[in-house]
Amino acid sequence: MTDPDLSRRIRDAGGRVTTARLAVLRCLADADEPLTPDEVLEHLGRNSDHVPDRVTIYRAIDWLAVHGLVRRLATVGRAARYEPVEDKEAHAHFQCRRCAQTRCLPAPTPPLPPLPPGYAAERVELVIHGLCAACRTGDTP
Amino acid sequence: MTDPDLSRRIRDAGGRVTTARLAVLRCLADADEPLTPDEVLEHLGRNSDHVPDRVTIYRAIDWLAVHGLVRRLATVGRAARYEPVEDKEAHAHFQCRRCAQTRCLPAPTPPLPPLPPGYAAERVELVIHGLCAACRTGDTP
DNA sequence: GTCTTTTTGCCATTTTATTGCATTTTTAAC
DNA sequence: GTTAAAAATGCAATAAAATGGCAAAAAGAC
Repeated sequence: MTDPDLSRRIRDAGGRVTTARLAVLRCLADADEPLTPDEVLEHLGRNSDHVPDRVTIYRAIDWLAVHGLVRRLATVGRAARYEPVEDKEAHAHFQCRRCAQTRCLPAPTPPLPPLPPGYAAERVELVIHGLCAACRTGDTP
Repeated sequence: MTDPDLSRRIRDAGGRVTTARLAVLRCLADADEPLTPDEVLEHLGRNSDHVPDRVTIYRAIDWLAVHGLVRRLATVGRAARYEPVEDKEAHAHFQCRRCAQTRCLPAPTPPLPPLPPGYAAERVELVIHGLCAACRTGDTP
């Protein structure tokens, strides 16, 4: 997705198109797996001249999440992970229990289980727990 | 499940049956939803005379998790949540995006999506994101 | 009860995230 | 392009969740 596209998405969401927001969204869109705020910061450090403050990254991500451009995943690890909200959705995530790596998997949309009365479902997420290839061969599981 | 049962599970896992481990396991087994370490601490404070230190709770939970008596869930909130590993498994979890309440739902076991080569799946978790009844009627979504 | 090993409690520290406020940037109006 | 209002940023401080080190205490074997 091109920068003008991303800018437009931010503007359409009712916010100002700032360097930080654009850079964060760009970063998440380019990444092939969900990133933590710190990973975003690190990526930006490698690919940009001006690196926003850590707090700004947090706030930018939060803004993007609240406005539906980005999504926070359910994680087993300590840090939150975010991925861009794209058109083609419905994919699961694999999470390695050793290295906390998280990657996207193709997956059928699971059916929504019955909810208690009054509850409203907004999204179904499928998380596969296990060991990634590196951690499985590396050392003690 | 009775205390002797729980003690036996701990002993069978190769650990000492300590007050803290037993209390934590008891607490998680009695709760009808997954709890955070702090919630466990709070429950124990209400139901016991001697309350273990917070760090002890963390370590007890961790030991139980490593030895398969308890399971850490994927969460959207900051704190980890744990539930006992029981016989009847295969259930999904609902997480409210406002109050972070987490509760168990009956659910069919979703099929395992294809994994990249070398990856090993150990568990499939289904997370339903949304609003609980209280948060939906309470105030602004 | 005594001995050995494991676990606990307490303190300090780390990791991840949030808040407050002055300064800067963005945008819309001229 | 200036300019003014609103929104976003940077920095320092703080909070929340979890972890590490080590002496004291408790389990379990005898």
